[in-house]
Amino acid sequence: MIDSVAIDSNTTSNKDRAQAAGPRRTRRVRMTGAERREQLLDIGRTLFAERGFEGTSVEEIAAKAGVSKPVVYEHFGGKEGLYAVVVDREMRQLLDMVTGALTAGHPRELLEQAAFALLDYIETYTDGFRILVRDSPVAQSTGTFASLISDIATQVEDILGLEFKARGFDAKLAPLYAQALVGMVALTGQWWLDVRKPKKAEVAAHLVNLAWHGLDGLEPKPRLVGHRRA
Amino acid sequence: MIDSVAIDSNTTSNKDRAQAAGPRRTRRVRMTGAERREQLLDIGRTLFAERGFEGTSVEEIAAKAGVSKPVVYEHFGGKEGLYAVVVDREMRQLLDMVTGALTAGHPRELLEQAAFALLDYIETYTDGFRILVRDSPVAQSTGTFASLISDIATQVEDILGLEFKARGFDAKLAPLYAQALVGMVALTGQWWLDVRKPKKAEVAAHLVNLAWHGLDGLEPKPRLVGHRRA
DNA sequence: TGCCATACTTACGAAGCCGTAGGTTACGGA
DNA sequence: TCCGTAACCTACGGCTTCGTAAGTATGGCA
Repeated sequence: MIDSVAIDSNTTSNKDRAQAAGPRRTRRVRMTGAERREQLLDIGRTLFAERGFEGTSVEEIAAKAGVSKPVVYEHFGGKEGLYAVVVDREMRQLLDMVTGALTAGHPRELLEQAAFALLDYIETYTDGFRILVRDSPVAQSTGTFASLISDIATQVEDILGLEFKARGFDAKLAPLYAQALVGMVALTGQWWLDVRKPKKAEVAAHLVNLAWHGLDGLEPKPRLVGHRRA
Repeated sequence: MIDSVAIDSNTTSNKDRAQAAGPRRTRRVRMTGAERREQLLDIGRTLFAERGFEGTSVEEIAAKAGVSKPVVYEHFGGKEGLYAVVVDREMRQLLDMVTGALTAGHPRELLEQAAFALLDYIETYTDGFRILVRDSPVAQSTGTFASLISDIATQVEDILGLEFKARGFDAKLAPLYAQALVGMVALTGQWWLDVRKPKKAEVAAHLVNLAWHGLDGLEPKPRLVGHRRA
């Protein structure tokens, strides 16, 4: 069941070599090592996102790339190898974005920026997010979303911890609140992935509204105070 | 690689028939249809929880139950059949508990009760929760946690919707806030599953604290106002 | 005591998938 | 134009797993 044909081109920068009007049938595409590698990563990401790790076969990936299995093994040593690279890149991307958003400012601004960053990631790297949300090969100990989320939550923890101390609250509770905040944004993001109803910035504004004022003191029309760069 | 031996007994109510001191080696256990069925469901739940659907083989389930594969096929028609029953039961359980908690009271009490109910479910039916959190066989359209979460979120939506109208807010935003609240509790629950640090009731109190007052107006020592029944 | 339904087995067939051994083609420089 | 190297292929071996066909034991009941 091969459902897609050779040239799938995402990373096709100089695919022009494969002339559309070759000498009769579609000339075989011969990429450079790096090109093929990137293409396989793209395809792998897509497939892993929609069928999960176990549900995706190496043959399928190869077929969709228009090559045969050994090519995949050549580049990544196997399915797990490819998967690892995909996940690693996505984790880096997400972490960079969120960390970048959590650098400076008043706590409320940080919250805003982080929420926005996460939604931004979800929107831009949807497949990646889907993969991170799913579970990894065998154990889920490390490399899973749970642990990634924890990484992010840890950063939030630090911020909250300071704030708590300043206010005289029990700092030991920071992790709980951090988790709650991250969870709120993450699951809302997942929901938003299907709905796409309010715009990204608006969603972020409402999340901040809820997290900051609580149901008791909700503002009718919340706005993001910070200035978006993107 | 069979790692466990025959009599694993969860649903062992009248297992006494299988005398420990039989005529030489462990006499074979012969259950009634209903008994075996329940046992297989128990074992299936456990295995699915720790290895996921694809990672669990029918043979493994059968082996752990001390029977051979065809028995499983006899009862459930296949792996998917068994899985479906397990998931269905868990969803019912969770939904019942949460729905029961969302029946009457002031919004804030509802929030409290619902949060507590979810944590309660997670604590009592940990394996079930793990299964619901994972993803189902093929598509994730229906039967997944996402959809279950949506079911719950829908109920929260109704409550919020009323409240919003009463306060003159845009009721179209109720889904977003519902999702955020449910997400907050759900992911915190998942985190709590590993940590178990503060007690259930305390976690619930803090979640309510956050959801109700927001970071801005957090109370240092929140308490649940409602009276727990369980 | 002997029958028969029900619980349970052993033994395969077929399929899918991972991973590899060994051979083939094309590109680009000398 | 020739050659080496990088890119790629065909063809298996081996393993796991699903699912089924056909037969065996066991225990209650006439």
